[in-house]
Amino acid sequence: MRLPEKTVERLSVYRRLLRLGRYSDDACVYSHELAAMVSGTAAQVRRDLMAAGVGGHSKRGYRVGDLMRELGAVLDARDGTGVVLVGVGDLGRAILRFVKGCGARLRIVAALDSDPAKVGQLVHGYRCESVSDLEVLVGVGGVDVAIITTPAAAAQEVCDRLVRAGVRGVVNFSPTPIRVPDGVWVERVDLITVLEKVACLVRQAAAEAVEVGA
Amino acid sequence: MRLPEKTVERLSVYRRLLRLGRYSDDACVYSHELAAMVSGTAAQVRRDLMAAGVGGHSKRGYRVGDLMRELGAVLDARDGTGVVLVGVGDLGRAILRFVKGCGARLRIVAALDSDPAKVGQLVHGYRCESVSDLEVLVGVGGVDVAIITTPAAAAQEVCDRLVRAGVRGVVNFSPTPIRVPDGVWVERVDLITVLEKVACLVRQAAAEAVEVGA
DNA sequence: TAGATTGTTAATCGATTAACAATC
DNA sequence: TAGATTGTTAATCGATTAACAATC
Repeated sequence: MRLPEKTVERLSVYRRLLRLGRYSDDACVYSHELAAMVSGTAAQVRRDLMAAGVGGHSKRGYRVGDLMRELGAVLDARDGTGVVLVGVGDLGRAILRFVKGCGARLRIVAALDSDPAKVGQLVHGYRCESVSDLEVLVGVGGVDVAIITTPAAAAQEVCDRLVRAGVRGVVNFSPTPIRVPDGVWVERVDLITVLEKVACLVRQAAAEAVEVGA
Repeated sequence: MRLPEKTVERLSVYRRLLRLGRYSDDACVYSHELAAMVSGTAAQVRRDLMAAGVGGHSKRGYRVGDLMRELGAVLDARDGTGVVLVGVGDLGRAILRFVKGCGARLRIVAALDSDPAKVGQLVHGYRCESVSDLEVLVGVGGVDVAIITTPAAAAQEVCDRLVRAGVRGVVNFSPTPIRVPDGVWVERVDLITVLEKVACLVRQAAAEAVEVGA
């Protein structure tokens, strides 16, 4: 009973929307209501929730309390997930702030940087540590997931060290792809590619509209 | 001859890697070399390049000069793509820096914020303008794409105004989904979801390993 | 020639959508 | 009951991978 990638993504979004909605535990939502919130289909929502093991009621829909409990059981580790962030630039700071505010069960165990001037500073409540202590901090902190927000040049080496230290999941925000051994999950978030993609697809759509119009 | 989404994404990555590699125009690369760089397959690279209209040579591979020219023809607008960014926080600043440094043909036409204290400040070389001038700046700047880095509460309203002003593509970094009319392309980048997803999938993989081992 | 690579088709895989019986 | 919703199966869609003839 392994959940598909895309389903996990959507479960995370459903949960966040329900939190934002401040429903009572006894409130109920219909699959088509959740679908409307994410611009998806009701069938997909029902499928996702079934995969997560949440049952609904033929007439009343899904109970929010049940939803939150089951989504938590699927998405969260019992003691939260230990996370380390490497690279405390603008982007690193932005992510620290997001994680702090989102209510997810993610424990930032350390924020690391190679710049001695940054080490010791407080960033959104987290103390910036030296990247030379990476192995120790990952080891003692029970860290499973790392966030790489370093410049491209440092990304691969930092990643190699993280993996050797025991990290099993990596979110790579650096502008270059990184390689990892089997058994390590990498998710790449490429800001430039997202922008170029949207720009390109918008142009394609516009070009098509002209063709059709002609 | 509309390119698949995923192909466009990878074309953007190939180009960036080739730029980073500082090849001469006459240098050649094989599909399996590009594949290794992105941890993909050679067949997929060939497919992508075929879709982009780049031809290779049975023995020498693909000429970098040809690649760069054709990838540019597919990905770039002739005069660059006008972009506006709304929300000059940590994340907005990070993105402005990325765009500035990446060499993509993206023109930041304006960086907007609702905070009067920020208006007038220079951020990575861009002057921060007031969000109340959104319509004017989008209109005169030839803006096609918008980046939303506002808090969740402001995202939908800002998006509505952008779309009314003529924006056809949106990259939404705010922690909430936004709705747009048909004909507008939205790409959502959800930092929390990416983290929760990696955390969840890593745990699933670990649980499976235990099962198999048992 | 022999060997490696491209271009392209067919097979596979995964995810989404449509449809509908079962339920309340 | 009638009508709306869930749970689930079948059909569709899109993307990836495998395979191989054509080329150099």
